[in-house]
Order: sequence, then structure tokens, then C-alpha cells
Amino acid sequence: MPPAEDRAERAERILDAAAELLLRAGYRRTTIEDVAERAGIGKGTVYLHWKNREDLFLAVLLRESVRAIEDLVRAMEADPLVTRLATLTRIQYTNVLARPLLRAGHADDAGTLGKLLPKLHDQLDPRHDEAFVEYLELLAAHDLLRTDRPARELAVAYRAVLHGFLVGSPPPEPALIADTVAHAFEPLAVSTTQLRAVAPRAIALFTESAALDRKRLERAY
Amino acid sequence: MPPAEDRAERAERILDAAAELLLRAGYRRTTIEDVAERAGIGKGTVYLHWKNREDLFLAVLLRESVRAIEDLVRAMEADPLVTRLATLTRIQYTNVLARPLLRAGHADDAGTLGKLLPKLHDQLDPRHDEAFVEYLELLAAHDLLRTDRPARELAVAYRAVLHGFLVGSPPPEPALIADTVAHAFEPLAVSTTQLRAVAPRAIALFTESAALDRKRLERAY
DNA sequence: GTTTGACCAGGTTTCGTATTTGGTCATACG
DNA sequence: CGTATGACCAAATACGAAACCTGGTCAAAC
Repeated sequence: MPPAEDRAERAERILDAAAELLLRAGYRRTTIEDVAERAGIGKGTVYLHWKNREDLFLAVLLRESVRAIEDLVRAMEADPLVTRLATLTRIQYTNVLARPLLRAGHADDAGTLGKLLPKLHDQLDPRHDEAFVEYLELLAAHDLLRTDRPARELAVAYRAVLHGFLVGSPPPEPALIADTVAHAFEPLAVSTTQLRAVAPRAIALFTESAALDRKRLERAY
Repeated sequence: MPPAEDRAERAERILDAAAELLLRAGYRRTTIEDVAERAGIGKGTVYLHWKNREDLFLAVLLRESVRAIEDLVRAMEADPLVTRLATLTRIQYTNVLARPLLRAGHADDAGTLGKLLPKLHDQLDPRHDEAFVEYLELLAAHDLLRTDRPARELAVAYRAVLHGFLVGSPPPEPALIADTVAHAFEPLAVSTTQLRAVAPRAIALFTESAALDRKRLERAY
């Protein structure tokens, strides 16, 4: 099998298999052999891509997370107004709820993720948070965010709110979190013009963030 | 031992002992005999007060929760402005953080509460939520709360926010949640006069709520 | 009438064994 | 010659039986 193209393709197939099984049986009960069989390859081949079981499943989660961000970026590209914090929140909230694995990550669903959960944040957070704060500062500079507190503090509050909504059962309507975020973090008026001005840079920020994670994914391939 | 006064006193001693051990060793590792010994009574005596182990520890939690509400009521009586949603939130947030057992309840600290956690909400929620919604409706009627959404929906969002802040580690500053709640759920201006007008009824609501729980506690005594 | 601790069934822990599985690598294969 | 594989092994996990503990009861003591 020639390297290059096909290699990445096979990696994706393995991740597909792992994701499927992870969701159906949970981390604890999914073996590497199950994954290999479902991917139609030998067990040893899996280790040509990832150095151990944990890394493989973390890659599954990372890919899922990257896909969610890429969806978000697409939405922002299609409509610059999505750059607005409240709108972006609604879309990302919906995205996460629609992806069972991400939802499990937020809801501390130990049943499916098991011992992966603790490792998740260590693996996923490096400069992700920084990028988000930058995005908030960008909004603030354009009167699209409250400025009576530093963006870094608002980020803390924002994450608390998002987390609170995500763990609710059943999760509240997307419109409700959008509304809450709008009131809690946005100024009274949000200028459409400013949003359009901000969009390119915001899109770039998230694109870059997603690209970094993609890189890390492919490095493992 | 004559009934009446002394009986309640003994119940409190048992709860003290149970609370102490619960905090130090966790639910799973705290036995009824431990509790009895620490309370200076025989094991059988515990069952004169509660019909089983689970009920005893749920009572510990219920008492803790009642105490927090009573603290809150005292704060409202001392200063009617505490009736304001943002202020009340700050105080209650601080109260909960200061009470490790309540904090464990919100943070899903399975290590100390173990199998009690699932039962907690079933036990604690009956008309508690209703009272809170009533309080919100009271605020709304006096222009102390957003009115563009029904109080019941705001209550859902509010609980998500509160929960999100409580599970944070480390928990954000009390000022931050107060600020967030103020923006998210209060109208632009909050009238001091209206607050004073609302205070007696609000205090009554919470007092009643606490009294109901106290009753249930004492019924078990 | 109240309190108690011995008592017992049901549950949990322990510990040794059988089984499974993560990860390696010599071999087969293209 | 480089890639893929599955037999292989140590380590982890699952299992089962026996020992131990504990929740809850109740006859006896007070």
C-alpha cells in the first residue's frame, strides 16, 4: 500500500470504526481487535497509526471536536452575522448536542467515555482557550461585547453558562441559551455593520484553531 | 428518656455525627455503627429515628440545605435589597460553596456522596422549584426581572447558570456570577423602592419553603 | 415504654485463578 | 525492501468462592 493518500484514508476508516464502537459499547468494552476487525485490517496495523489505545480514542474525540468547529466555521462563512456571540453559541450548542460523543464529553458521561474523560481536557485545551479569549477581545474592540469586564473574566463566566446548559437533562432549547448569552455578555445594541467587519478575522481565528487540531490529528496518522 | 425536647436534641446529635463522618469518609464507607458510636448511643437507637441508612443521610443533606436557605432568609431580613436576584444569587452561591456537603451535591462529587446523589433530587425537589418560580414571578410583576420570557423559562436558564458556576474548579468569584445573573435576567434598571416593596413577600416565600423542609425533617425525627 | 447489642441474611471485599486484551515483533507478503 | 499481520507474552481484567462486614430486626435488659 503506497503511503500518502491511502494512509490517511485508512486512518479515517479506523477512526470511523472506533467512533462507532465507542458510541455503541463504550470505551471500557471496546477492544483494539474489535476496531481492527470492523475496519477490515489486522490488529497490528492500528499501532502503525497510534501508539496506544488511549491515543486512538482521544483522536476519535479530537476529530469530532474539529468537525464541530469546522461546521461552525462554515456557518460563519455562509452568514457573517453568525459571528455574533449569541448566534455562534446557539449554533455550537446545537452542534455539540447533535454529536453524542461530544455531548458525552461535556455531560461527564463516564458510561461511554470511562477513563478517557480526565485525559480529555489535558489533551484538548492547549491554546484553544486562548483563541476563544482572542475572539472575545475582538468582539469587545468592536462594541459587540460588554467591556466593563476583561474578556478573560467573561470567558470564565461564558464557559460556566455553556457547561451548565449542556449538562441539563433534557438540554434546554437552543433559543434559551442564545437569549441568555445575548443578555449576559452582549451590549444593548449589536451593530450589523460591526459584525460584518469582524467576521473575517473571527473566521480566521476559528479556522486556525481547527487547523491546529487537524495538524495534531494528522501527525498521529 | 422523656420524649419531646430531648428526642429532637438526640436526632440533631445523630445528624451531627453523620454529617461529620460523611464529610470525612464518604457515604460508602460510613456505617451506621460508626454514626451511633460517635453520637454516643446504640445502633438500634438510630433506627428509632430513621427507617434506614439512606434516609438518615438524606436527612443530613436536607438539614444542610435548610440551613443554607435559613441563612439566606436572615440576610434578606437584615437587608431587603438582598431580595434582588443578583444579590440573592451571590449570597446563596457563597453559602453553598461554604458548605462542603451541598457543594458535593452540586458538583456530583460521587466520592463523598456515592449512591445518594441520584436520590437527592427526587427527595429535595418537590415544590422547591415551584416556590422559586413564584419568587421569579413576583420579581417580574415589579419590574425586577426580564418579562420578555415566562418566569418558568428563565428559571430553567437560571438553574443552568448556577449549576455551571458551581461545578467550576476552582469556582469563579461570587462577584462574577452576580454580575452575570444581573445582566442575563434583570431589567436594565432595578428600583430600590420596588425591592423594598417585594421583600416581605419574597422573604415569606423562602421562609415557607424552608419551613416545609424543616417539617419533613422533624417528621422523621 | 425506651434502649440496646447479639444476631442473621444479604451484600461487599478479598484473593487466587482463568480469561481477555494491549502492545510487540518475527514472519509472510507484495 | 517496506508494509501488514496475527501468534505471542506480560499485564490487566473478569470471575468465583470464601471470608468478612454491615444494614436492619427484635428479644431481652433496663
